[in-house]
Amino acid sequence: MTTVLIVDDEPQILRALQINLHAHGYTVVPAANGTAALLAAQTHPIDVVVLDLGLPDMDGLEVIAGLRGWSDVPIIVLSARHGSHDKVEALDAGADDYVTKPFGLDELLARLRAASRRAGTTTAEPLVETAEFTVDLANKKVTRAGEAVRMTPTEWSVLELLVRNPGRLVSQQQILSEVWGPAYAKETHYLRVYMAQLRRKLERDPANPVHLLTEAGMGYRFAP
Amino acid sequence: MTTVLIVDDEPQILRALQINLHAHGYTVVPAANGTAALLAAQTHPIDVVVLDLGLPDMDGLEVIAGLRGWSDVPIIVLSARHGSHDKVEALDAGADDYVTKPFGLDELLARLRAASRRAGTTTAEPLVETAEFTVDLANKKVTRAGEAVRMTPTEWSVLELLVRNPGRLVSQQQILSEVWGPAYAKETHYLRVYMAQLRRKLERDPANPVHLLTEAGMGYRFAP
DNA sequence: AGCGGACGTTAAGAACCCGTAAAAACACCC
DNA sequence: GGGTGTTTTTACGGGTTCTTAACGTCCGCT
Repeated sequence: MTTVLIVDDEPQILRALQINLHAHGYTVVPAANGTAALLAAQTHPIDVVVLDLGLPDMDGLEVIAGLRGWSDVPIIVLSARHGSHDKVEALDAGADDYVTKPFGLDELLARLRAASRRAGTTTAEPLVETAEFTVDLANKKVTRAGEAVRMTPTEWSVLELLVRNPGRLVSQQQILSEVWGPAYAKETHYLRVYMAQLRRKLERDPANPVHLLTEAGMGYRFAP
Repeated sequence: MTTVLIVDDEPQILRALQINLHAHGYTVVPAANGTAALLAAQTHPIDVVVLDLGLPDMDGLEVIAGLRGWSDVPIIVLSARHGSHDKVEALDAGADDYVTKPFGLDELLARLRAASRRAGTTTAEPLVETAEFTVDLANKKVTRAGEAVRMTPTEWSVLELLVRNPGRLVSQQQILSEVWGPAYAKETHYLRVYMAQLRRKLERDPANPVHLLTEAGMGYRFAP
């Protein structure tokens, strides 16, 4: 099952695409503006993005950049402009394909197939691996020695943040304010509890972690 | 390198932010009033704007409107008011984020990062290298001969400050007030202890440093 | 040479931070 | 409303880091 994120500010088009794509076997996640699109891309496992460049809240190119910051998901751009300049800009920004309005549904379906074929059914997903466990960011799944490891929502949020910044030191305040909210930036205590839980679930020797490292007084670091 | 336009009419705050943000790797363009801000935004390439609403010459909302007329640059608003009405007004006018005074530097830094991330301005932090060791500013990592070198928070703060000003002389007062706080500007003793530790960890011959140099009576200098 | 000031080195106690486990509070689902 | 799973508290032992102090060295000055 392929999931498509559709971003368009015109409700009729959004709805039309939603119905038609669903009829052709796609799961559809709709978004009416750039902010919602970026949010949806982080909360749903998306396989392809269909993006209208004319959005009310932010430039379409910014949406592309925002997605490309962490994901290699294929992006198909829709635009009313015929100019080749816009096309070049969008592709440079990281889009994979470009469709000019008006377009036929057949054309879009063909390009969707092409995009997901190019990406491979299970390849382009961000999958982070270590010697001990693997983290599937798209599907929010963690496996260890072939077995799926259950994560609570908070555990996943912390793990995801660390894994999305491999090798980088993530400060305690950053983790706390991203996971619990800015008001909790001082509750460093929570971190100790959850890091212990994560290590118990993921590390071979929880007392001597290899992948989830502590930098005393500064923060934590994920080592692939 | 990210360039931040700071707009505030209080000279102390302006200066404090200037120093602190510069120490954290931002290029700062200061402006003391709305007119100067709009002018500066047109003459410099700005990546993020930090705007105090209480300005002498014009309403902060007008500054937002003036910027939004031609630019999509992220705007972070500072305000002493806690009322949600002002907040809504500022965000409606086109601001991206809102910080209530008094605020911590950490919070502002986090919001700056978030703003530039949202805008897609991927701040590629530099990797500073010397013949003996390399400092990875983005990942807060120091390596020497392929091996990672552990740094304590204070050690890192001092090292980061020096490395961000390569070849430049950094005065003892500046280091002390940035790392320990303004109240410690006279405790030159701490510096001797920490410079010794840094040299022991990073210099081939700690007694004859090549990269972490002392300028007697003035301060310290990092030589790449 | 002797002296004073600034810097370097080292060590040790105090203060702070981290890991762990288990209990209490809470949320959610039937 | 009871039961399950999750989050938040609480407590404490053990480790790391910060601060302070004492002593050694270098250099310029008288």
